[in-house]
Amino acid sequence: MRIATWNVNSVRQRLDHLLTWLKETAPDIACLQETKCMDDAFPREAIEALGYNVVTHGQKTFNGVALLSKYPLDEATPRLGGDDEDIQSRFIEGVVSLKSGVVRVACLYLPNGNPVDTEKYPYKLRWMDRLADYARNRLKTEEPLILAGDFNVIPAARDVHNPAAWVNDALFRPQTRESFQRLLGLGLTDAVRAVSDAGGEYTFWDYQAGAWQKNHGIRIDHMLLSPQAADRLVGAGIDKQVRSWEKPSDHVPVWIDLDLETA
DNA sequence: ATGACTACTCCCAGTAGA
Repeated sequence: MRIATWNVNSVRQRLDHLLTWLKETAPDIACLQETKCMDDAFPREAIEALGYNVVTHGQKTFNGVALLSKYPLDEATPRLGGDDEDIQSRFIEGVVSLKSGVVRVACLYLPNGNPVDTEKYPYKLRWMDRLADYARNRLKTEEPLILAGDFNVIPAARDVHNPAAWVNDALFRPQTRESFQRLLGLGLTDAVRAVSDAGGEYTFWDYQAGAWQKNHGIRIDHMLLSPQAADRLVGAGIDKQVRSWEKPSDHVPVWIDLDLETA
């Protein structure tokens, strides 16, 4: 089965691209971020018409996440635990049942954290700690678990074209990378890194200054797998071509193929 | 280069993204 993640940068602005991509690549489960609309404004009918169940956790103007699944969702739970005061729509978890057992998918939009001298950076670090708490608890179940989304973390120097220019940025500063490594240290596998050691495997190119044309990208969209999911990993990739479409999102989809019995 | 784009919003100049 194929599971994918994509920060669409407005689902309504990107609906044509989303439908084209769903038809071309046919993911069984897709995680979307930055949908940027309330739940009742989400274009669910057009997506349901392609055979998907749709659950959303939206917000006006900013953030917003959604899960699309060809299989019924046994559970669909919005919000990351650990802070009842946090009202930003950045997380939704879904569970599907297959012949081989359950698969749990967490769709997340981790805070950007810039500028780092404002409250935004500590909020990002706290959010990462909450995500680690979530992962630690879920890993105890020893089930296939996938954390998929826009992590707003550049894991290593090979994941950015000019690392020196990013060292003080919230996406790449040492504290951010260390927190991401602690997440991996819980026993999660970075799917793209499990299939390739190559540098330049980018998932985001800024709209400005010809970043796409110059290939000045960064790798910040990730799929992290529990051991039970990693054992079934047969492929992973980045749908880079989507960035060359007309009026694209600044992010492109990332996907994995898992060898799981579905029927 | 206090830039550059894109999308959003009590509709249009300010905010946010990364």
